Amino acid sequence: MPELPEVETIRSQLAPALAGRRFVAVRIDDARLTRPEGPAAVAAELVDEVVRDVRRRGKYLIFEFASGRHLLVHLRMTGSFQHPAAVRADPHRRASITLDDGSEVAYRDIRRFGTWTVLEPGELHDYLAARIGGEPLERAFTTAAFRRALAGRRTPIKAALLDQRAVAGVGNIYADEALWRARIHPQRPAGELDADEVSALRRAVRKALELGIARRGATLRDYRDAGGSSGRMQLEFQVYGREGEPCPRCGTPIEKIRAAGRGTWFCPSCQQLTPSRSRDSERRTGRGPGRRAR
DNA sequence: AGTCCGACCCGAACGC
DNA sequence: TGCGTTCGGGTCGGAC
Repeated sequence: MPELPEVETIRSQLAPALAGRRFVAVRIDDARLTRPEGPAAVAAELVDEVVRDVRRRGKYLIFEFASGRHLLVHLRMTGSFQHPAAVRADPHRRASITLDDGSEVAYRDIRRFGTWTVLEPGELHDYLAARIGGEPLERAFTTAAFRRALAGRRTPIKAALLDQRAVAGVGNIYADEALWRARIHPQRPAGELDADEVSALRRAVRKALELGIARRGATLRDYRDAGGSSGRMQLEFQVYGREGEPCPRCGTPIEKIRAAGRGTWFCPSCQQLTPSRSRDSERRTGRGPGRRAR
């Protein structure tokens, strides 16, 4: 599922290929993509726009035009771009853009959750501010800022991580990976994390996302980058999808629960709900929380 | 105000 | 084999 690392991977491919290019033709075949606007109207609006840059905020891909307008694309579950696009028919292709160098940019989306939104000059900032919080890889994402975002919240930390207003770009996969790195139980109330835990979680979120970017995203089923390649991050997941397998840190079998309505994987030994020396899991294994090598 | 949950989709995996 | 059912995932809007 495209989360921040997957979107960033696509952005990094599209930006150099599209910067300076003009959209000479735009075709949108799925009304869901642009609603409530009509697909033909949105396609017409995009013709003749010249790309200044392709940016990213959270999980949004942002095509910035010389006119000052922006096209915001959210890939949701299964959206993806290809450039240069293959000629062969693709039943899941929902839109295509012809550039002034003759190449095609294709948008495909199996489940059709993705969205395209055109914003007029000056609208971008408020649009994003209403929906997402800070960028986790920027300097402004400090422990103090993260603490403020979590303060007073009784919702489980897993839910808070998935809430894009607390921190932008983290989805189900990287949330589990980050919580494991920080040794924090997914159901801990967000506002009850102490300063050291928030600091550890901040570092863990960054590490998980940076590793995801370095591996060019994670491909579980559908994700491909703009060149059609799979990511490699799925080969290095520590907990996500690994129910019953040994924790890479302490060997305790990974457990799967439901948290924030999502499948959630964690190590019951390294990530304890109520830190204590006499937990059942410790008595069973004779281990303290997470110190042993694999 | 904060939190929860269903709706939106569709392919894959599962159960019988 | 084939059919029906369940699941998952990000975000929004409505309900509590």
